[in-house]
Formats: sequence, C-alpha cells, structure tokens
Amino acid sequence: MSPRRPNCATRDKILKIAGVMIHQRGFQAMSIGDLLEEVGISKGSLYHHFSSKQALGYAVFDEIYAPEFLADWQSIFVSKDPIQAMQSLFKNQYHGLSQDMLIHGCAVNNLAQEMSSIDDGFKQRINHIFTAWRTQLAQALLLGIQNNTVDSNIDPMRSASVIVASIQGAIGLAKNAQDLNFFHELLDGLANMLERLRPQASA
Amino acid sequence: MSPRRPNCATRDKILKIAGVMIHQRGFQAMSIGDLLEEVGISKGSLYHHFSSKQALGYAVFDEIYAPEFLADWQSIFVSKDPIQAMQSLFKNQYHGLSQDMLIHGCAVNNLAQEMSSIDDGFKQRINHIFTAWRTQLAQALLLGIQNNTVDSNIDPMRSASVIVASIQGAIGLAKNAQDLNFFHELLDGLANMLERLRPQASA
Amino acid sequence: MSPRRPNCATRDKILKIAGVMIHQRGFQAMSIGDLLEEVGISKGSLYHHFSSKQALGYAVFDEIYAPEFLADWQSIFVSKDPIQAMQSLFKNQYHGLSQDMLIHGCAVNNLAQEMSSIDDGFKQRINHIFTAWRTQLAQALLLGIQNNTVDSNIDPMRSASVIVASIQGAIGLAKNAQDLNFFHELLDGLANMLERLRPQASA
Amino acid sequence: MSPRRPNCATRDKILKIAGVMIHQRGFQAMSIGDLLEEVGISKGSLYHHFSSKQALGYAVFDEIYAPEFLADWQSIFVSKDPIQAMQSLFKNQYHGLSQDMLIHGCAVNNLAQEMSSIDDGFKQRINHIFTAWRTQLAQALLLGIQNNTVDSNIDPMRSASVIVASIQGAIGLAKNAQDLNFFHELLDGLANMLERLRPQASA
DNA sequence: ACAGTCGGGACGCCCCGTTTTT
DNA sequence: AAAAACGGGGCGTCCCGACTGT
Repeated sequence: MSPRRPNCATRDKILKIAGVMIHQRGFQAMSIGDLLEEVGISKGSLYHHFSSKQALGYAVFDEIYAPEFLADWQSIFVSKDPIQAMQSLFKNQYHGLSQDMLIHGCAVNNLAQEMSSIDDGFKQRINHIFTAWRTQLAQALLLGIQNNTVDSNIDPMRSASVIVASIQGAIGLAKNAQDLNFFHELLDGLANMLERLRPQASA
Repeated sequence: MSPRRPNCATRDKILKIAGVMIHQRGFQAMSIGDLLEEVGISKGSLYHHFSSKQALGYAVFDEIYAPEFLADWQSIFVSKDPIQAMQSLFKNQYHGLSQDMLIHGCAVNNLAQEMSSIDDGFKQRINHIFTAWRTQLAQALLLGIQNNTVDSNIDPMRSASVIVASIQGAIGLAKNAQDLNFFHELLDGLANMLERLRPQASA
Repeated sequence: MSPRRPNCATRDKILKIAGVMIHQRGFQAMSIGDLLEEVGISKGSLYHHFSSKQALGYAVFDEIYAPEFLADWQSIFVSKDPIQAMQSLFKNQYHGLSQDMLIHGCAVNNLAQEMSSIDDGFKQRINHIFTAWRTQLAQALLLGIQNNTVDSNIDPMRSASVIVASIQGAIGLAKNAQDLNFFHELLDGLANMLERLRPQASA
Repeated sequence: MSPRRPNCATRDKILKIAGVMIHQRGFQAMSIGDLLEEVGISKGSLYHHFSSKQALGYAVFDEIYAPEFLADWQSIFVSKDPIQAMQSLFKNQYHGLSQDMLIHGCAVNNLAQEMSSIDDGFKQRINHIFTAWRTQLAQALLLGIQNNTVDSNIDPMRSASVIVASIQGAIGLAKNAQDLNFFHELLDGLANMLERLRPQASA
C-alpha cells in the first residue's frame, strides 16, 4: 500500500470520489457502502487497495487534498508584493472555482474541525500542512517587507497566522451562510484588511 | 415540546450534558446511548422530553449554546472604544476560560461546520446567531467611528464580518494545533490587526 | 444484565435457542443472524438483552449448560456404590437422551475444545465446572472406599480425573463416528473399566 | 491435485504452515489471508496448488496430520507387553514434546471435534484414522493376552476403544486446564488404569 | 506450470435512533 | 418513565474467481 502505485485506475477512482464525498459529507458521515456504489466497485476491491476507512482517509488527504491545497498559493509565496498577490487571488476566487468552497467549505479545514481532536493521524497531517502554509506565508510577508510593499512593523509569522485564520474563518462563515454575496463581501473585507498591512504613509 | 419548559430537572440535566457531549464529540458522533448512560436515565425518559435527536440538538442550541454565545460580547457592543474592548477580551481569554475552547473549539462554530450543510434547522439557527453577532459588532464599530476610536474609512459591516471570521478561524486553528502558545500568538495577532483599524494618524 | 432476570420470555427464548445452536454448530460458527431468524426477533432486541455475542455465550454457559451439566451426576455423588451408580447411568444413556450427545457431543466439552484456548472467560467457566465434577466424583469414590465398594488402593482424585477424561473422550469419539453401536460399545467398555476399580478379591 | 506431488517447495511450505495454523486456531478460524501472509505468497499461488480451503484442509490432514499421528504408537503395536509400552510412552510425554499438545491439544482430535459433524470429508478421514488406531491397539492387546501380559478376560476391541477415548479425553482436559501438573496427573492415572488390565493374580 | 494483482459480494458482529408496550 | 422490541446501516473479513504476466 505504498503511497504511489502507478498502474491502478480503480485506486485512483476511489481516491477521487472519496475525496469528493468526504468533502461533501465529512469523513465520518461518508459511508463505505455509498462510496462503493458511487465508484461502482465491490467491497473486496476497496479493501484490496485500502486496509481500512482510516487508511483511505489518510490516502485521500495525502494524495488529493494536500497536493491541491497549497497549489494556488505558490504564486503568492514568490511575489514581491504578497498583499497584492493575495488580493488578486481573492478576486479570482470570485469566479468559478469558489462555488465548491462556498458550498462545502475547505476540504482540509473541514477535516481539521471534524477529525483533528479524534484521530491523531489526521491531526498530524493537518498540523503539518497548516504549519507549512503559515511558514511560507510568513516568508512571503518578509519578502514584501524587504521590497517595501509590506509594513516593516508587523510580525510576519503572527500576521501570517492571522491571515490564515481569517481565510479559514471566512470560508467557514460563508459555507454556513450559503450566500455568494456574503462570501464576496468577506473576501472584500479581507482584501481591505490586508491593505492595512501596507507601510504607513505617515512614517 | 415548547422551547422553554421551566420546571423539569431531568430535562435540564439532559440539555446540560448533551451540550457538553455535542461540544466534545460533535452532534452526529454523540450517541443517544452514551448520553443516557451519562445522564443516568432511560430511553423512554429522553424521548418523553425530546421527540428526536434532532429536536434535542435544536434545544441544546437554543437553550444552551445561543444564550451563552454572545454573553461575553455585550460589554463590547456598548463600548465607545470597541477595539480596546475586544483587545481586553482577548487578554482575558488568555487565562482560564480559554482551555475549553482550545481543546474542543467553539460549540456554535463546530455545529456550523458539521451540520449547517446537512440540516436546515441547524443552518438557520446558526445563521441567525452569526448574523446577530456581525450586526451588533458593526454597530459597535459605528459607535467607535462616532467616538473617533475607529477609522471612519472602514466599512463597519464588512469589517465586523472579517473580525468574526478571524476569531472563528483562530479558534479553529488553535483547536487543531492543541497548542496554547499558538493560541496566544493568534490572539496577539488579532489584537494587532484590530489596532490597524484605528484612525490613521496621517489623515 | 444480571444473570437472572425474572420476567423476560424473550431473553429465555434467546438463551434456549442459542444453547441449541451453539451445541450444534459451535460458538464461533453460530451466526447472530441465523439466531435472530430462528428466535424470530430483531437485532435490537437481542442486543438489548446481551451486550455482545460473547456475553450471550457466557450467559448460555452459565444459565443453560452449567446447571444441566452436573444434574445427572447428583445421584452418583451421594451413592454408597459409585461404580454401580455410574454403570447404571451409562445404561440409562443407552435409551433416549443419548441421541443428542451422540450427534453433537457434550455441549460443555465442545465449548472447551473450541474456546478455552481463545477466550479466557470461557476457559475459566469450563475449568470451574470440570474441576467441580472431578472433585465431587473424587469424594464419591472416597465414599465408595469407605463403604468397601471401591478399592482402597486407588487415588480418588486421579481416578476421578481419568474417569472424567474417559467419558469426555468417549463422547468425542462417538460424536465423530456417528455410530450408535460404537457409542454403546464405548459405554460398555467404560463400565467394564470401572468394574476393575472394585476391591481386589485376592487381597 | 493428486494427494502426493513430490517436487514443490511452495506447496510443502503451505501445507506445513497451514498444519500449524489449523492446529492452533482450528480449521474454520484459520483465515486464508493470514495463512498467505505467514507463508509469504499470494492468493493466486495458493489457489493454484489447492482448489479450495477445504481441499487444503484435506491435504493437511492426509499429508501432515495422518502420517505423524500413529508414529509414536508403532512401537506399542508390536510389543509383547503393550501395557508397559504404553506406560513408558506416557512417561516420555512427560518431557518435551508434550508442550505443544498441552497448549493446543491433539491436531486430529481438534479437527474431529470441530469438523466431523459439519464436513463429511473430514469425518471420513478422521474415522478412518481413529478406527485404525483402535484396531491396531486391539491387536496389540491380543498379543499381550497371548503373552500373558494382559488379562485374557478383557475384550480387546472394547478396551482399545476405551483407552483411545481416555487418551483423547485426557488431552482435551489438559488443553483446557493449561496446567502441566494436571496433565501429568492424568497420564499417571491412565498408567494406573492400564495396570488394572493385567491378569488378575487371584485367577 | 506458476505467481501476482485485482475484483467480487456475501456475511460477520454490532451500534444506531426509534417505536411500542407496560 | 422504564423495559422491550425494532430494523437499517456501520465497517470489516471472509473465501474465492478472473485476469495478467512469466
């Protein structure tokens, strides 16, 4: 059950659909039976590829959620103006890809809320990815400070943490409200908040 | 099964313990059987007071979670300097009462993440309370603007939404990390972020 | 789940039928599903009375097998001529009640072979009952020695153990052969063996 | 799938390990999956050599259990004093090789108890081997009678059956008790019982 | 001939929230 | 308010067959 086995369409299909179902219903609420029906395979097939529901969940996290999670942020991590880069990322999420996140929230954050206090394997994975996110964002802010696009008075790491928290919180609020306008307002508000991290003109 | 039945010790006990268990495990993961054992009653007794698990959940929300949810914030809603008021609230949560929130997160937010997309009754209740929070906070910010403790350039409603999102996100992150220091850092970062909503000196 | 609850026909019915099925198929091979169908109840009903298959098995042992196990031997334990008493017991088993034992063996011994090395609860119960049997039979042999119906040179406890072993072994052999005549032969042989425990005429 | 295929290391390895596992856990409780893991082969490999679990079980019986079953008894079958020969066999089992039999019992007898009433193939095999044992032992007793080491009044066949039953019963009792001292006592008792088959001095 | 991967589906026990009866 | 009965669904294991490659 090595993390990557090349030739197995079934395994990939399971992972993909399980990724969607866990995102939609939560890990515990996703039933193996429903998954089997959706994928169109039998139990023996599933348990040939994954030794347990837990192992499947870990694989979904490692092979589906984690790789996609930070993908959108790579451009920000190397920008000289991280504030502008994030603002434009928020703008882009106004269109298209925000739908899924509006309805079901962030897959990683959902798992974090549901599983981190119950299952240690999930907790470690989630911690790892959030820490990576915060750390990289802090470095990006530092780069911004060096390029005078970010106020040098801020603490990069703490600001990065707050930004991460704000985004996750915003997605959570929006998912609950199921209101696209409200989501846009939140993104706007975040953009404005970021603008306040610019170097103060009065300095 | 009216929302408020004054005289019933058993019912109150059920509500109280159910409130704790839902907070700790989540609504779906809390089993009726475990609850009965904890309360020390029989199934018939529970179903005499609540017609279903769902009804119990609603009652817990309405009678336990909701009343306590905004209690701490009342002082903020009437302050002439809401930023300072919130900052001191965060300071107070450094000590004592933050433990529960660190371990299990915010009861309302947990329910929001778990149930709002599944159960409409929960969704409406949660929306209602979050909207109230945001609205009242926006009014507080407006009061701050009028008292020149908050920058008049901000949009009170959007800023209120972002503040709410940030707080919920911070609690979520901290719950996942299970790290008190990290939680304190987040609160610090939030306090700093709020400071940036002060009227700009350069204006 | 106290061992004896007075008013519960369903519980008794479950125990009775489970006792038969375990006797016929073995404990592990008896499926809960089949039991439910046979009894005509639902899963919830069964698990209301017994917390697990194991608990059911223990109850069957304690409340069905154990009480009946030593019943036939009570007359022997108080006889002045235990050899003759056992021989007549064997004779009686020629008729009628031996059928069940021929086909499926001794319920207690079956459980002993199947479960004692796997499950400690069963092991302890079985040891207890076998020890009781051997001990009481040894006392009976001692009584026979005192009444000069048994050779005083034998060691009562060891002889009792051998007698018990022989009987269980005989039942096991007969169950395997499924041959009534062979079973009768074995009982005859046992009776003859017992006769050799008489006081030696030459002494 | 002929009963004896000489040159196949894999097949032999399967048989050997399966023999151990069936002895330890029972036939039904032994899972094919566990066996494969233990042997270190794949399913395809096993089912290439054995058409089914049942066929594997039969092969284990025929090629592992049966050949070893009567090996120790060959010396007895040709002795002029079978009683003494058996007694010394019991003595030898006091040391060393009795461990396995104490813990897991007699492999053939275990199978007999578990499978003979369920599976006809097992039943026939077991019957065959037990019959052979009894028959050969009866002949040995007859030889003893002819050599005046055994009482001529006994019925050789019936006595042989009782002896076989006693031994199997003793192993069963000891396996359940898991008590080496008790096992030794039982063997002692058996030896004493055999002594009583000597020609009576008073005759 | 032999081995490995993959897939199949029936069944294992048990826990769930609920309804019915007393 | 308690005891009893309900039945659907939870995940996982089982033995096995089919297909693929050597």
